[in-house]
Order: sequence, then C-alpha cells, then structure tokens
Amino acid sequence: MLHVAEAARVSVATVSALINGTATVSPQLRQRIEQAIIDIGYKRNAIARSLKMGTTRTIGLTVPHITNPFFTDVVSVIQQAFDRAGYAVMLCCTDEDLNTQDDQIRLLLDRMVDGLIVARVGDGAILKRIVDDANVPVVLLDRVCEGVDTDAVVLDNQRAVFDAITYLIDLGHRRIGYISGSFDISPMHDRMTGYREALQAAGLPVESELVRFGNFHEVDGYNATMQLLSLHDRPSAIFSANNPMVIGTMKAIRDIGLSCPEDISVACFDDFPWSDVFQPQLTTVAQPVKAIGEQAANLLLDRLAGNRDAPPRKLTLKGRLMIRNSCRPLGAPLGAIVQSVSA
Amino acid sequence: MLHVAEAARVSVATVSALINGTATVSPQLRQRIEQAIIDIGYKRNAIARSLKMGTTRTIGLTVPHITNPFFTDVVSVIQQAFDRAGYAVMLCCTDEDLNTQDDQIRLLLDRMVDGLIVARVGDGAILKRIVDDANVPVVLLDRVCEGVDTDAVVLDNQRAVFDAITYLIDLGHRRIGYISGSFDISPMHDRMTGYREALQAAGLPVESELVRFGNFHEVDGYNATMQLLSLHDRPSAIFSANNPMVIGTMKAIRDIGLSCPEDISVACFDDFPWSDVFQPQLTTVAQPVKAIGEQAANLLLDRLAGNRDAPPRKLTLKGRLMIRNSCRPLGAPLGAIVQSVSA
DNA sequence: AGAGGGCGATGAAACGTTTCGAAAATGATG
DNA sequence: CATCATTTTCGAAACGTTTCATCGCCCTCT
Repeated sequence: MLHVAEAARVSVATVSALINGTATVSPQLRQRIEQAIIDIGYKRNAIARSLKMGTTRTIGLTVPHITNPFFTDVVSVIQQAFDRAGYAVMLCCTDEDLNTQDDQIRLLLDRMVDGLIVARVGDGAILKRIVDDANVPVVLLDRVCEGVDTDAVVLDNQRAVFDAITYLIDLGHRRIGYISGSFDISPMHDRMTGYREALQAAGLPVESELVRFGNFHEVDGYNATMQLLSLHDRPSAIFSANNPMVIGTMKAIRDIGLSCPEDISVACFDDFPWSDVFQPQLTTVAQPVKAIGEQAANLLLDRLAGNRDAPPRKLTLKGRLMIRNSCRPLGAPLGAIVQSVSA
Repeated sequence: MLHVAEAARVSVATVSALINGTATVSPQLRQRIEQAIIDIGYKRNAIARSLKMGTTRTIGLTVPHITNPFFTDVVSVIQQAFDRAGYAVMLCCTDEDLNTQDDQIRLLLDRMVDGLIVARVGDGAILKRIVDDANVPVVLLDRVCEGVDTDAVVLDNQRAVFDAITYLIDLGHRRIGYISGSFDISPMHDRMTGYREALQAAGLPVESELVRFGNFHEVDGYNATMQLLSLHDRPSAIFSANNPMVIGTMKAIRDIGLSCPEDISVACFDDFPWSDVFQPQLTTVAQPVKAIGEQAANLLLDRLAGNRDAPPRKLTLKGRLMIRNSCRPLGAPLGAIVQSVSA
C-alpha cells in the first residue's frame, strides 16, 4: 500500500479510504490510485488488516472425523455457507481425541478466528473453560455439553432412535441388539435413552447383553456385532448408533455366514449416499444434514454480525426414519420384504 | 505481552525472548515472567506474529467436492499430516467452478497462507497466473495442469483405466459404455485415453455412442446411463470415470428395471468404504488415497522447510483394480459370478 | 470581506509481535 | 582495582494496515 501511495503521489490513508470506500476521494486521485494498484499488482494484506481490525473473517470448525458421512456433509454445507459470506474456514479433525481437540481449538483461537463451530469430543469441562475465556462466539454442533451455555444445533436423538426401535418392534422383533458409541457425548446418551424407552414402551426388557459399546469406528462395530451374534440367544435385529460402525456390523454378519435381512435385520444412525443403491438397502435414521449445517452457520453468522448478547439458542431438529429393506418382518414369509420395499 | 512485561517488570523484548527461547534469560526473570503469564492468562497473538514474521503456519487446500469419497479421504489425510506439523489448514470447496476456485485461492493468498495444495478445476491459465505471482509453494493434487510447473502428485490414470477396461474385455465384454467427467482436467483426459487404448489393444472399435460426458455429479451419471441403456444395441458393461456418477448409474439401471451384474456389468473409478459390504460389490479402481495425501503433504512440508529451489517434483502413483462381483463374465452361467466372488 | 461549513486529503498513532543493536550487569583477568 | 569479555536485558523500529484528528481549500452566506 505504501508503494501504491508513492506511485500515485498520495498518502496511504487515501489509498485505504479508496479501497474501503470509507471516504470520498476525488476523481483524479481515484484514477491515479487505481492505475497504481494495477501497475504494482497490489494485494491487500489480510493479516495486517486483521491485526488492526481485530477480526480475521475466518472461523474454526472442528469435527471428530471428516470421513464419517454425516460430518462430511455437514462440513461441506458449512464451508459453502461461510464461503458465501466471505469467510474462510479452518478445518480440524479431532479424531475423537480430547487432547487433540484442545490443542486444535487453542491453535484456532491463537489465530484469532472470529468464531468456532465445534462438534465436541469427550469431557466438556476443558471445552467449557476454553470457550469461556475465548471471547469469540461458539456454536456447538451435534453434541451439546452440560455447563457450556452457548448456541447449539442438535438432533432429537432420543426420539429418532425411539422411532427406529419402535419400527423394529412393530416388525415383530423382540431381541434387538444395540451398538452404542462411547457414552461421554450427548447424542450417544440420548440415543441409548431412545432405545431403552422404545423397549419399555413395548413392555420389553432391556437386557444388558444386547447392548455393546464401541469407539465409533468400523472395527468397533465389527467386534460388537461378533459378540452379539455369538450370544446363545442371538438378537434378530441390530441397531448401530453411528454410521462407520454399521459397516463393521455388515462385515461381521457376512463373515459369520449370515445374511441381512434374511437372518438378521439391521438399521443404523446416519444416512449415506449409497444407502438406496445397493442391497440390502439399509434402513437408517437420516439427519437433516443440510439444515443442520446451515443452521449452525446461521447461528454463528448472526453472532458475527454483531448480535452478541442474545441468550444462547438451542435448535433441535428432527431425524427421519428412512425405511428400506434391511429389516424384515419377523414371521412373515421372505417374499414380503421385497414387496414392501418396491412399494 | 505488554501487560505481562509490566507485571513482571521487564521489557517486552525479554518476554518475547523467553517465549521463543531466542535468548537466555536469568532464572529470576524467567520465574517472574512465567508467573505473570499464568496470572494474566496470556496467549500469544498469532496474527501479530504472522505479520511480523511473514509466515502464518497455515496452508490452503482446495478441492472440487469434499463429498466425493476420494477427496474426503485425501483431505482427511492431509489435515492430519499438517496438524502433526503444527500447521492449520484452510479448506475450500470449489464445486468444480472456475470462478469460485479463483476467488478462493485469492482469499487464501490474501490471508498469507504459507503454501497451497490445489485439486484444480477448469482451465489452467488463470491458475498459472495466480500461482506465478503468489510466491508461496503450490502442490497440485490429482489434477495437473500444463504450463504450471510445480510439485504434483497424481495417479497413473491412463494405466488404471486401461487395466479396468482390459479386465472387462477379458470377461468377454465387447460393448463397454464409458462415462467421463468434463474433459478439461487431466485425469479425465488420461482415463479416456486408457479406455481407448484398451479397446484398441483388443482390436475393438471405439464407438462414440458408447462414450458419454457428465459433470461429476450423480445426476450426470444417471442421465448418461439412461442414454447408454436406451441405445439400440446397448452395452453389456459400463465404466464410470468417477465415484459420485456411478451412484447415478446404479440408480438408472434399477429404474430401467435391469440389474447388475446379471443384465449389465458396472465398474468405476474410486473406491469407497461400503464397496465390499453391499450387493453388488462394485469393482473399482482404488486410488492409494493415504499415500496421495501424505505425499502431497510431504512435498509441501518440504518446501515449507526451506527447500524452495529444488526443481518441480511430480509423483505418479499406481491405482489398484479391486475386483469384486459387479462385472460378470459374458456367456458364463450366472452362478459362476457368485463362485468367483466368494472365493 | 470575514466567518462558517463541507469536502478531500493527510500525518501519525495504533494493533501485538519480533529483532537488532546497544546498554547494563556480571564475571574473569591482569 | 581497572579492564575486558561475556552474558543478560532493553529500547525502538518494523511488519501493513485502519482511523482519527487536523488541515487546507473552496464555496456560501451574512
């Protein structure tokens, strides 16, 4: 900018005023400056600007895994939304690790991001502290956190799983295996509650041998399913509380020589692009990923636009049970499944 | 830092020296400063530091679509690699749009990213100009670009498709439909060449009616497949040059009342996590995503470590044909497929 | 003609660091 | 004890912007 100012024989203040439109500059100076900008190939240095202005027009986004299709989609939507608004987004993947998450959030705050969207991991205490003394707006995504009072957008997980399990019960299933992720994040807690309540509402017992825990990865789903399938009285259906784990479930079923839905019905949380292309077409709980991402972006953009003091807003969206053909009616002849699906 | 210096009754220079370890400071001052840092809760402002140092420890990464599983995986790997190295990554999705890409790259350069990894889109001319006057290292990912002489890591696309098509030919297929992405990026060009050469090597004609173009999305694959399937003499196999489009292919096959692999064989570029779980298990060309991401990261990290003047390095990795059961031997009884697969 | 007002342009301070040369303190040496 | 060498500390400039108070200028009004 200094060079531009010299070339145009004006002060840097005038150049700045022209670029930002913060003051009117006379036609002849405008002309000279614009020419100088072109000649020199001047590009404004956003870092210097950020330092002075105290804003970077950059936000931080942390998710556990970008390869989980739910987060892939949400990240994509959020990125688009902020791109439209002229913001850059710094992406971090915490890999479900608490320390990694803390480091990354600190990294982001050091870089003076203007806001944060966090799909948190692990214990909320440290997150709370970080969020408290970071004086940037934070919106929690997918996973809320007791004690951290801030904007959030989550799914009605309990209801969604309740509906899914009820669907299985209505099909005649009585022993329904349930594979949960680690219990320290809210959705897993709520989903489990939905499972329990659905069973109870149907007067069925909640048997602990039917509930397995995993750490969100395919291999965890595989192991959990192996355990469920080797039970003396094995379940007739399995519900997996997240998407990567259900891949493990399907592989375990295959490896053990069973097939879905003939021998065992399967449903899971989170839809994915291939769900209705291949066989079996998995029955899933689809989250409104587009809405979730957009709402999260909107909440944050609203804060960034200056609405700092509004009380925390918590949006709860509804999941949708996508019924396909991976769950069969118990007792019904096999042909009935195909029927009900193609309908 | 000023506050810390005052609280510890030292100069800011000393505080800086201590924090960065650029000079030895006496035990008593060290003690006082460290205490002051804790008391005040001081966090170094990375923006101010960047301004002074001329480096942000941040890189820019642009990909066409993050929802394409190939890019999802690559982004994930790259993010991890830079995270380990203490770099942040700014992610941009260009949505296959040239203008968007230009805007985003400019945005990234304004923010003084230290380097750029670009899975480019469209015409390379503008990219070349941008890259030239950005004086940061750039590595091209997946898609190279004539005239842009810089580090790159790509797949041997031609060979990979050659192998896949040859496989289909060996199975007895003679009329093989090919669905390409837009032709202005190198992989699509190379893949098409692989297709042509495989046919020619087998003495088969290259028929233009069997080649369709799409814009990388599911819907494009759907439309292209519909056209192929309504040909008077329809192909017995279809190869889709990218992953999202093959979903459209499968849906079109289903909607038209055919099935895969019984009526039509299908193979595609890019593997995905579900490929060997559901039926049909798609035969795919798997890219070594982990290696691609890591190599790209390493190339850039090496430049960032100071190795600026080495000549451009171009890494070419090999794809791997993952043979599953979505392609059937022509003329063989149907049972043979299942056989060959479960083996 | 002098005062007041609006407009355009500017100088300089500030944002929070790093760094360099110089100053001060310390220790060693003759 | 004076001198020198070495270590430790510091002041101030610089990075590239934005912004605010000020200044000159021209116009209009009394």
